[in-house]
Amino acid sequence: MTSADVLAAGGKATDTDHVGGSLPRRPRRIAHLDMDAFFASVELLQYPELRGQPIVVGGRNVPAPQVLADGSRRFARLRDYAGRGVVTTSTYEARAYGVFSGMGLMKSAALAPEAILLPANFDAYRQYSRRFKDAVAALAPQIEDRGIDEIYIDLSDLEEDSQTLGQRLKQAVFAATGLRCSIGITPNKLLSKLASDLDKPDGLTLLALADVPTRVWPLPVGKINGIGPKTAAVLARLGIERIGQLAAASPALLQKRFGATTGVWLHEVAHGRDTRTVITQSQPKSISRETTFEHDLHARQDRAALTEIFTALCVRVADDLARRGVVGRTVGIKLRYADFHVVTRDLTLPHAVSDAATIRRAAGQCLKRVPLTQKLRLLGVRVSALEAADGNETEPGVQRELPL
DNA sequence: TCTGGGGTCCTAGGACCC
DNA sequence: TCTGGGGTCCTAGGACCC
Repeated sequence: MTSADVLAAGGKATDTDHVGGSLPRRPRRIAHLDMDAFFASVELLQYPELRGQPIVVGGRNVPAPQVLADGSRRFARLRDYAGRGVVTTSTYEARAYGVFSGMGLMKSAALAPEAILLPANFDAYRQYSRRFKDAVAALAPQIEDRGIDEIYIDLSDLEEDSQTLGQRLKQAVFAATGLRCSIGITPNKLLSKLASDLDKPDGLTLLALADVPTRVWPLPVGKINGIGPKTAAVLARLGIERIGQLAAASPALLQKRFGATTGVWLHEVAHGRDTRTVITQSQPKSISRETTFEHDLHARQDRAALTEIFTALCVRVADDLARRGVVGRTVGIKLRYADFHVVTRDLTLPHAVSDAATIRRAAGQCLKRVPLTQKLRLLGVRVSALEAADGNETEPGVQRELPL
């Protein structure tokens, strides 16, 4: 098996390169577009007087800004926050204090007590997400959704040079939203993702494969999409901290340490090679809802509260399934204990289901298979093995069982 | 009072079938 | 009585990403 075969067959790269085309192909040209500090920037559109200040979005039960008698607004400060919750995003001014996404708010408050704290407004973010994606689609329709604030775009079939295209995309996004973004344009997704991050914010970075030694090899291995903290730590123990060191590492050593698939993948990405295509259509594989409690709950002492939360989660999942027009055959639960240990349990049913009562009963079966001596921090419900609600595989009348 | 929520993909073992 | 493989489905956990 060649490296390319391994990449195409699975592992970190699941899709194949162009195949079966009879026309001569232009070289691939892929863009990665990443909105700059997206949530915080949307908030700044609404509260322009905050521009230039350190701002953090996140938390739970964060009060909305209060309008005073003179029409000015009073904002919550990070130091006023108490409770569980993490930073969803922060402005570059807040990042200067060391406050980044995912950090606990209590810890952030210690670093930047005077920073403005705003509640997340996902409806607004989704609206701006739709706007920027529509603006891009008008210029370049081959788009892969990578979440609310980033996309890949296949520019291979467009005529203009990359510099011009990149500028036009940025201008179109700004005209549609008033927001800045950063774009990388390279021969593949891996390098474009790296490139879009090289000149943030408001950047446009073009990279060729020949630029890999000078522009990519000096970067830490963790910059590669797919190398997280665990893999980076194992590499560090091998004395590998930069992508260039990874490129120079013996493939045999990498495969011995990480297994055949990942070992080959590490070697390939370190050389900037990636054959994944831009996936313009996909259907969801699972739908889930989970919640972290305000305070840890015990299965017996807090049984009533837990039951209520559990049922509500099932109702929300059922609503989500209905909204997306899908049903699912596997129902699962997720528990996080007070000590942060996570367990999951699954139950695959004979038929796909979608109603809250059936999901609730299956999830209840799962819950019985899990130890409940320790206090719980989080409870989640998931439905997977999804199929279309009107699909042939689901018999009408079977998916809608009566509640007990 | 450290540590959210919604996802995808991979691995590995056991059941079960041929 | 002992000896096989392969393939698929299911389950549990974990890494990683936005």
